[in-house]
Parts: sequence; C-alpha cells; structure tokens
Amino acid sequence: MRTGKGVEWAVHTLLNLAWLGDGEPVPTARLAAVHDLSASYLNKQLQQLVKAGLLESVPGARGGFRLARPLEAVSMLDVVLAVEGDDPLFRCAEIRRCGTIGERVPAGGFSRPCAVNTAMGRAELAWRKALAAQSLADVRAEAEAHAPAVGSYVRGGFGRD
Amino acid sequence: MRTGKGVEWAVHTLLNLAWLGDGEPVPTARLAAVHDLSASYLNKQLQQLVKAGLLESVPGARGGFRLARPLEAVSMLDVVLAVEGDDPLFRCAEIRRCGTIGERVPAGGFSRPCAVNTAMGRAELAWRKALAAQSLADVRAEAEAHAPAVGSYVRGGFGRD
DNA sequence: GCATATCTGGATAGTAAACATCCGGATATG
DNA sequence: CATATCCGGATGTTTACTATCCAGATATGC
Repeated sequence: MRTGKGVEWAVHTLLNLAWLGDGEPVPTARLAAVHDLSASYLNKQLQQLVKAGLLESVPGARGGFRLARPLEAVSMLDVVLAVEGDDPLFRCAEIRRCGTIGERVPAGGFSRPCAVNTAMGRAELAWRKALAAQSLADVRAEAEAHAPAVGSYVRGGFGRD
Repeated sequence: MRTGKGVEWAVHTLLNLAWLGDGEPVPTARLAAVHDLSASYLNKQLQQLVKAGLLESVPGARGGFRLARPLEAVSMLDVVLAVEGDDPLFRCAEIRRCGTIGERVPAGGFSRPCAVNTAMGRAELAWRKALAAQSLADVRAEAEAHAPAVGSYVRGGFGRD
C-alpha cells in the first residue's frame, strides 16, 4: 500500500513553477525535462491539478501551465487529493455482514457502522489533517533551509526540487 | 491508493478469536467460513500475523490459530504492519536529483533530505500514531457499544465482527 | 490563412501489485 | 496409519498503476 508517483511529480512540478516566478505558462515538455519524466504522463497528472483548481492551463502556442494560486494557499492534502482522488485509504468491504453465520443485514443496509472502518477512518483523518497543515510554501521553505546557497538555483533553466 | 483487504480480514478474525474466548486453536477453514472468505488466502494473512507475534499456530489435527496476546495488547498499527509490511506510504523516488538541469548529486548520494519526502513522512507518522493509539480491545468495545444485545452473539457458531 | 506549438481527452498497451488457488511436505491426533 | 491441519513455494487471475499514442481544439506568429 503506497501512494503513486503522481504525488511526487506534482509537488515538485508545482514548486518548479513557483521558482520560475513569472506568470508565463510553461509547457509540459519543459516541466518534464527538469526531472526526466514522461511528458505525456506528467501531462495527465497536471490535468488533474487543473481540474482541482491548483493550476491554470493555457492552450495554443506559447501555452502551458501556471500556478492558479500562491504556494501558501496550496496544502499537501490539496495535491494528494487532486492526484489520487479522495477515496479512503481503507475501503471497508463489510465482510462482517457477509458471513454464513454472523449477523444478516438485509441488502438494503441500515446497520450500525463497522467499528473497524471507524478506527481506520480516525487514522486517515489524522493523516489528512497532517497533510492539510503543511502548505507547499512550508515545503519550499524547508527545502531552502537545507540549501543555503540560494545563488545555486538555476533560474531560467529551472532549479531543482 | 488504499490498504488491502488483508487488514480488514485480519482485524475481524482477531476479534472473532477473542469472542471465542477459550484457548482452543481454531482452523483456518472455520475462521474463513464466518465471513465467506477464501480459506487459502486467509491462511496466508494469518501466517503473517504469526510471524508478527499476534497469533500462535498449532499444527496437526485439532490445530489452528489462537491469540498470542489479549486484544488490549494489540494495536491497529500492529495489525496493519503485520499484514501490509512496514513500507512507507510515500516512497520518494528522488526525482529531484534525476533532472538534466537541476542539481547533480553523485550516485553515492549524501544530499540533504528531500523536503517532499519529509512532509509526507510527517503525515504518515500522524497516521501511524493514530493507529497505534487504538487497541483491538477499543475496537471491540466500540462495536459492542453499538450492539447492546450481547446475548445475540452466536457463541460456538461465532458472533459477527 | 497557414504552419506551428500546445493542451485535452480517449484508446491502447505494458508493468507491477494485489488477490486467489493449488500442491507437496511437515506435524500432530486418535 | 488415516486424517486434519499448518507451512511455504509455484502458479494463475484480476486490478491498479504507469506510459504511450493519436485525433481534435485552441492559440501564436508570420
């Protein structure tokens, strides 16, 4: 059980766009080149970010993607939900009611909640809260704190992270 | 991204064994029958629980599985780690250093930590703490709180949940 | 208007992981 | 010895993830 690469791709790409600074749209091909990613596939992830309102896309020549909001206004949870969807980490299959012996609940349902599902849900809520508490600006700040040599960022050629 | 069914199977099976009460080992076939699960596959999950020290197995005729410790001493995290392994939810592919443009780190590595990985790791820690804070006894209590009719539990034929 | 560059979305294919079954070997019961 | 069961490896099935490709729409610049 683990998150897909899309999350990593998306966060780094959003940070790259912020580093670039100007509001000029950047095409997928250049964003992909920064980290040697598949342009076609990265594009699919970016489309998800557009749908979620984190990016704006500009079609046509000289088009591309640009941030829809500042990094301060984007949480890690926003990115994860945009890329992975908002399905729960734990999907309760309700096996408790499928038994040949245990409780029989009419197909309609209307039973009390499954305690296992509730417990897993509490943990997922903690995960989401922790993700929501961290903005991309925080992540950028942390990355920079480890890299005091700000001058080493390659502007125009893209920095790293 | 989601947890496998093994977690749900394992938790319900552990609760079933606790409801049974006596220390007699219960064979996989009966445990599987309670929830209409595949006996062969459930057995694989139970083997993981044995390795993790949550269950004891008894080979031979009249053999089966029994709890290795009381529910109070087993956390939801114990079960999740036993079944799913302790790989991180987010696996950092270190794409930040793979770029043709960005930072070049000698293959040896020795760079500062990836801030994206750190942020995701914090969220996972919150998830694990929330799981560790809930014991199977808590889950059982919550299930029973919703089902005041204790007498409805089918002893000998297994209750539900 | 036209050639070019780019996003959009669907179709498709490849790969990895999860899910599930089967079987031979070991162990214990009676 | 016949039976019941756990154990672990081999194998097959299904699902999700990863990745590619192409036709269509849109915008730029000449």
